[in-house]
Amino acid sequence: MKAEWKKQFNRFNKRMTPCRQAIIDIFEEKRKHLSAEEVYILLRKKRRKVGMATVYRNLDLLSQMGLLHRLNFGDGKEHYEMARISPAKHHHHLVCTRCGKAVDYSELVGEEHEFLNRLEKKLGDKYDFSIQSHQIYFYGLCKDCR
Amino acid sequence: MKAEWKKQFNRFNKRMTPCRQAIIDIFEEKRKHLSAEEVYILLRKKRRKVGMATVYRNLDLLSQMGLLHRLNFGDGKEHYEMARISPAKHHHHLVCTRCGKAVDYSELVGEEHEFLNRLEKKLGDKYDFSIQSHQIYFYGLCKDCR
DNA sequence: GAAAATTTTGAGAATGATTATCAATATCTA
DNA sequence: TAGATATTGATAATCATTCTCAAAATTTTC
Ligand SMILES: [Mn+2]
Ligand SMILES: [Mn+2]
Ligand SMILES: [Zn+2]
Ligand SMILES: [Zn+2]
Repeated sequence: MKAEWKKQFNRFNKRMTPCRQAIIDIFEEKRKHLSAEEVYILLRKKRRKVGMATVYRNLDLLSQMGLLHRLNFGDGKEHYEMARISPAKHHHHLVCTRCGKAVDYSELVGEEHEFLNRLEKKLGDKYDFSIQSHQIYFYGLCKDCR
Repeated sequence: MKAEWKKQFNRFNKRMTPCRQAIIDIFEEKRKHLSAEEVYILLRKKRRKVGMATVYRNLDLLSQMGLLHRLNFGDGKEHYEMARISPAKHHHHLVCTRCGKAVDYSELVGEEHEFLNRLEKKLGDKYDFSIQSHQIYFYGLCKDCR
């Protein structure tokens, strides 16, 4: 995986810095959705001086490079998660509209993915879009908020 | 349709005010995605004094009441569109990650909806969620941004 | 390996969208 | 109509994110 990433950094003419490595490490360790603020706090435990701006810059970069997925759960801030490239562990989200909890699901991904691919092709052709990714969100109330 | 909405307002113990009516009119006339700012500007053409806060409050209320759908296209602000209750004209979105353009699509909605209903039931049971809605976003580059 | 060129970073200010406050108005209820 | 309740507009406040810019780190060139 390290190798894959190095390649990505080269492709983008970007340097793999200690700060960026640390951010990647955090996502590998935590394996969950993190906001910029949360990453910042975790990062400060590893390194003395970190600027909020650097966190935002790097989360943005890593997202553009495809190493992170940027998610919006409707709570006013962006969330990020590791893009599990290999093996491609595809999943989507169930979001509680009251408490904001976001749960991963990967049920029916096989069937889902087949369907979405078909749709993607159709839409790309019809609307002249080169589609690169998709997100599905189910909104509702979790059992604690019902 | 007016009747449906009146009912909704009663259910929520809310009043149908001139301001709210004007906002609904705007969405009926424009029939497209509008940000709070855009609604505010259009609203000022109809009524002298309007506060930004009132616009936000009402967009929020109308969304909770199910008359509007709140959409996030990743450009840092929320967008709203009329929820076409009857006939239920279901659609989702294709979003250009460069220019932010958002295109409606309703291809395969029949098949899609059947599939999503099945998935929704499965997920609701398994994760103990009462699912109320969903959104699908396809991200990519439109023809002008390629 | 040192100097020059390039990239990245941290600190803080600035921005922009959204929310909170609160007194004045409008609407509903009895 | 009086009293209760809901809504509004103006403004300030908040919060996430972006900008600015000089210092530090890294890479490239000689
Ligand atoms: Mn996830
Ligand atoms: Mn739409
Ligand atoms: Zn919840
Ligand atoms: Zn575009």
